[in-house]
Amino acid sequence: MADVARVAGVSHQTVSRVLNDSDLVRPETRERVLSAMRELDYRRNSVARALVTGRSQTLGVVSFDTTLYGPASTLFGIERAAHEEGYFVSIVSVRSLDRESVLTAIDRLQAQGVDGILIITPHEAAAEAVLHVPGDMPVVAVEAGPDESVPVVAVDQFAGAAGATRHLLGLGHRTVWHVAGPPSWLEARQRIDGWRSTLKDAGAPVPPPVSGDWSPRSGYELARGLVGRQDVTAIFAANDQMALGILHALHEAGLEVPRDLSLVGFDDIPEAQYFTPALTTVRQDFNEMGRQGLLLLLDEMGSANRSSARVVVQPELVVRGSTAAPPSR
Amino acid sequence: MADVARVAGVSHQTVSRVLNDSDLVRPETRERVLSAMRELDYRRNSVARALVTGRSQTLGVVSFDTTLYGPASTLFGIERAAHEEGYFVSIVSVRSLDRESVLTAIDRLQAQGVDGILIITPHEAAAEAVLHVPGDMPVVAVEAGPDESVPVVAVDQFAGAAGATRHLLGLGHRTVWHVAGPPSWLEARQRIDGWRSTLKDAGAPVPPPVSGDWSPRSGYELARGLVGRQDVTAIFAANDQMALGILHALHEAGLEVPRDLSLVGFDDIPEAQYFTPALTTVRQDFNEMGRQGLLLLLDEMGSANRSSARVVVQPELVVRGSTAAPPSR
DNA sequence: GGACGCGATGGTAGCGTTCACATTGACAGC
DNA sequence: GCTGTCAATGTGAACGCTACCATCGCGTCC
Repeated sequence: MADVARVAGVSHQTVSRVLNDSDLVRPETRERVLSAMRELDYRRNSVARALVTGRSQTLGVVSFDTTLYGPASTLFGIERAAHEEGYFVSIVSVRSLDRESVLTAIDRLQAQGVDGILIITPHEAAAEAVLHVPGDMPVVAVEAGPDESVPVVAVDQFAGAAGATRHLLGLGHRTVWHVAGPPSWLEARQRIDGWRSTLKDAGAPVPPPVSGDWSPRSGYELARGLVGRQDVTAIFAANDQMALGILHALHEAGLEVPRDLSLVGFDDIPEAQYFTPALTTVRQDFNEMGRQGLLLLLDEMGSANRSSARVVVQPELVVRGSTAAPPSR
Repeated sequence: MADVARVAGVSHQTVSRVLNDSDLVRPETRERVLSAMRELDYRRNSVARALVTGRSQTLGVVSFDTTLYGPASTLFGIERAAHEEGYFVSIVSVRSLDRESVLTAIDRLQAQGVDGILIITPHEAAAEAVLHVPGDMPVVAVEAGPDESVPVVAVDQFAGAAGATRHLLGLGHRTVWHVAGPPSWLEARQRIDGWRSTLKDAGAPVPPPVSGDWSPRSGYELARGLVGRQDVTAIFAANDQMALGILHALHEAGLEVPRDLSLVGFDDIPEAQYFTPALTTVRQDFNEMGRQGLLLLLDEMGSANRSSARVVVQPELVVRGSTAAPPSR
């Protein structure tokens, strides 16, 4: 910077002013400085800047170490939005979802000097950990979170599950079975709630939900326990991957979807449309959620005190080929 | 830091020494300093540290904005390894894969002050862009890259494709058709090479490869152009998602896999095992590749001059239910 | 017993910015 | 013509740390 100042024949302060788009610089001076910068291939040192301003222009993201479709797309949604707003994105992935790991991850990000943190681990441990984040660090929970004291962006899981369940009941199914996610995941619980409550409202019997771990394998194994039963004509799976495992099990058992049994998933991963048959599912706009989370975080950073805003993104039922009326007896 | 020094009754320099694990501190002094730190809840300011040392302990990753399974797992592999080595990870995702975007991304990371960069966009534009990175910035290309002047970590695509092709020929198929990835992707080209060369070596006819865009949709559409042909008994798809689309098209056309037609994918995404039928595919260890890439980068950072090391990770053929002998005529 | 080496510590400068304030010059107003 | 105002620029300090060198005390050696 001193070099640039020398070449342009101005003080370092004027260079700084040009750098920061101050309007207190004469156009011709600005031009002189700019050309000196070009000549010297000067680039502002963002570290020094961060030191003096106290803001690093970097946001931290705590993400679960997984290739689940949801978190990955959310991450990219965040990055894209952050980019547009002039922020860098630093990630820390946690391998296990206990509270300790999440807190350690947050600690790491704080040590790095991030200006704010987004947490996209939709697990109860993460939600709880968020409450322990020091009050001066802006935080937003994405995809799920505790109800109070921390801003949250989430898809309306209840509505999504209710929509899926209603769709199946509307086709004439007497009830709907549910292959749920792990109960320690907030989303899984909310989907159970939406499903159960819809069944109750419709006066339909509520079968016991069975819980998998989101993996195709768990869907496959749980489905094998279900295929023998005459009363199972419709299954609502808590995500598309488990739905895939279920499809596999049904096919092995010689059952045809949707003739013998209807199936609805959740997420709408890119593959869902090409399952055999194409999967009816509930679409979540993960990208948009990442975007909203980022905007909420910037909001919070701007206003100093932690808000408790809650942005809810609506899911959308996508009807494809895996659902139909129940077999007539 | 000054406060800690005061409380511990030492100079700030000694505090710094404790912070940096210098062995020039008497154990009892160290203990005094440490307890002062605890008392004041002191945390080192990594930004100030970065300013004076010139290293930010942060690595940059340029990733393609996609939820393709490969890049996402590689990213996490990198993060995990970086974490272990005491580095932070900052990501920039690029939306389109032209050279300009990749260079801009690299620029952004440099402006942020990263100590090194990993590029996981296995596209020719990215590979070319890497060559334009200033020589003093350590770079590693992951998953693919140019042959010279930049260290590269990659799976042996040629061997993977060759293995898949040999497997199908070994089952008795007269030849193997190939649904390739976009030719602008280095990996796609290498898989074509491996496939073609294996066919030639075996004296089998080489059908013209058709190119998709990695998406299930493209696999589906390309497969519909193939299903009518009597001479197509085996297809090698360049990734699992296209294989899924192909399966869908075959099923629609009333063809049964593997009875009427055998199919092999590439990647071994978690879902592949639960396709109908379970997909024979070529597994790439993306996590390991991320890890190796990071280690290579640290190596390069340590040795000042850019090496041209090339780490090759071997893929593994995973035989499942989508391949069998050709139908007897 | 003085010179020396060495372990432990302290003092000062400087990393590259921005911030707060000082200075300059031009121009308007009376 | 003097003062006040304001735009444009400059000066010095500070951000919180580490690098470098100086200092101090102690034991060892001849």
